[in-house]
Amino acid sequence: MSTEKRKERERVQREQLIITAARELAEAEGWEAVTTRRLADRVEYSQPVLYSHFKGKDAIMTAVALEGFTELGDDLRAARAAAPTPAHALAQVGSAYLAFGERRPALYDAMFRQNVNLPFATPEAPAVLHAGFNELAEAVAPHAYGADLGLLTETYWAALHGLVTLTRGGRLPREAQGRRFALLIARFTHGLGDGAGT
Amino acid sequence: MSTEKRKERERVQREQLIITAARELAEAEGWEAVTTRRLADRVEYSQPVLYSHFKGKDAIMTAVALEGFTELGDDLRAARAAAPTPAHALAQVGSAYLAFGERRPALYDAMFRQNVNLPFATPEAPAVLHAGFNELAEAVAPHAYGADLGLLTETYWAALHGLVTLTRGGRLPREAQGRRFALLIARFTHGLGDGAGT
DNA sequence: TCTCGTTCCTAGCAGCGCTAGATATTTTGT
DNA sequence: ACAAAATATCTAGCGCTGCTAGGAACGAGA
Repeated sequence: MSTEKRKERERVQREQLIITAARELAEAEGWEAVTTRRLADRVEYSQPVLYSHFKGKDAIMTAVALEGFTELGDDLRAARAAAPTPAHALAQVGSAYLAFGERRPALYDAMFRQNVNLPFATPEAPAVLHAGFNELAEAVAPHAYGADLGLLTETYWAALHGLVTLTRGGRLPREAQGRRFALLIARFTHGLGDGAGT
Repeated sequence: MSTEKRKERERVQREQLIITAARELAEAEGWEAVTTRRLADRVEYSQPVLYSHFKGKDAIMTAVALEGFTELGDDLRAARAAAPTPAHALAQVGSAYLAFGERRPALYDAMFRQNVNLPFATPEAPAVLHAGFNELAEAVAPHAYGADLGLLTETYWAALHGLVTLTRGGRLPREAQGRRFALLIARFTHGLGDGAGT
């Protein structure tokens, strides 16, 4: 009986439709504009349908965040691959991270600012999450000099995250971001970095 | 006619009462628990009274944030004063910053995470804000080595901010924060820092 | 074609930030 | 000391939020 398969297929499609609509709405007008009513309207279903797919609005944001992790991971991977030498990857990858934060603010918020109920620093964390972190770690590795690579990567990540969020929140002027990033790279590469701008 | 003076005095007192109540409620249960109704209840006035003091809930959060900036500034000042040498101030002040973020999460959120309508990186920013930043800058100064002090301070600040927010959001395990901080200090002091734990 | 099970929508709940209009209180002028 | 004016404060309500119960419409299988 292929009826059930068709139903399941349609269900998956609709779920993706919801996620995409939420993401587009968030990217266009910010998460505060994403209400269940507007979202339902956009997918041309009534509100309760959302709740047959997701436990609540948070779950929808989590689904969007997961897409974000995949894309960020891709960006970082591409940046590292494009680095002329492994030692330069740190700046390339960091720069890609900052660019992602600026280009996809809503996605970034869903991933790192909301109380998204995902396991993070554990083996149970989704694979895309590990993948992204590993890209960072590979870029950091040539500059670890015996330090714990995981912790050093986390520290570098925190610095990038701080730059993104403080700038986005109007606490730091955007115009000098490139120079701040160059300073950060210099500190993490014992002086050989040039920053590669942002 | 001292009537008006008395009224003005009472008004100021009540305003402070509102701010304190908001702060206590936020620190006890988080900002999402701070509703205008609960807040009005707590100060034993009706809702509209809040709006005769503040333009809206955001303005109340901003007032709380300003108190936070004062306290953080005090903490940083004390930490720097307690440093055995100027070179050690970086770790002391950074450690105090992280401690503040953990001890006063609601205050920290009001200051750095909400869209609080304050001028930040401009001369018009409130004095307490400059004061806090200057404490950081003074601690960073011995390690600038010709780099732009303002930008380097901002970069250090961003790293601290990233550590605070990622840890608070469950993205980084709290237990290793001390070691991450030690790594950060090492990168910003060209190897002479020990981190002073957190 | 009729029944059953699923799918989906209409309508509504409690709570949110915020405000208009009525009420109570205080101050002022006689 | 008392009425009028001015101020302070509250009650009630608006439009919105996330979320859900109950019924209506639909499709599948006999």
